[in-house]
Amino acid sequence: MKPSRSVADIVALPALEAAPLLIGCVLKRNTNQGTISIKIVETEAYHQDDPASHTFRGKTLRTAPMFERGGHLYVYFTYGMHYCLNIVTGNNGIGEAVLIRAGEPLEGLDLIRNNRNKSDNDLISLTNGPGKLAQALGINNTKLSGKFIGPSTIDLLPARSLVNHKDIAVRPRVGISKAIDNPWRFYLANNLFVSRT
DNA sequence: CGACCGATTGACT
DNA sequence: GTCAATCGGTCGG
Repeated sequence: MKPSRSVADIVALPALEAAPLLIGCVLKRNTNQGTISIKIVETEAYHQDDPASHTFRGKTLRTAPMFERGGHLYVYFTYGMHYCLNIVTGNNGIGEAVLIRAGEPLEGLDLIRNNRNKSDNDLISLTNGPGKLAQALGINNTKLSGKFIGPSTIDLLPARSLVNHKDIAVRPRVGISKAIDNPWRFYLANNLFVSRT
């Protein structure tokens, strides 16, 4: 059986290669109240040569974390009200990252509900979009942007079970107006928590 | 400094 | 299905 790659190996890859390999990996956040764990089920790759990327026009104060080496976090604020979480990948000096678009709660459901200000039994809408997933993790500012993955920020753990390459769908990205045909969105086919389009 | 717009979401027809 | 909310980043003048 082919051994699965370590998280360190994955984030060292270019975004386009790392994005599908991050499917199945687990985001973990430790809080005073307890632990939140979410399995990644949808990602998108962004790169400095890509007109849809924040880094296309060069490094700025906001996008500087994307130019750090793989394993840094990039958090940005958009539409005046939402935050989105990225895992930076690749080498120092290259502006690229993987947007975490959706996930499946594994641990800390009550904390997630609280972060999302929801109390009903609708599990899907807790984490089936990039803004929702970030909010579920308790991200309500950009303070984590530029930090490195880890237990004191947001940790990234290997997939708990092997993800079959055949179960990953490859499609054009969502919500962009440039380079709309590039199939750089990856998601776990048939997973209920994938974002609606 | 003003204008435009966005890697979205939730409410509503 | 449509559309408003809401504001920081970025760029042109």
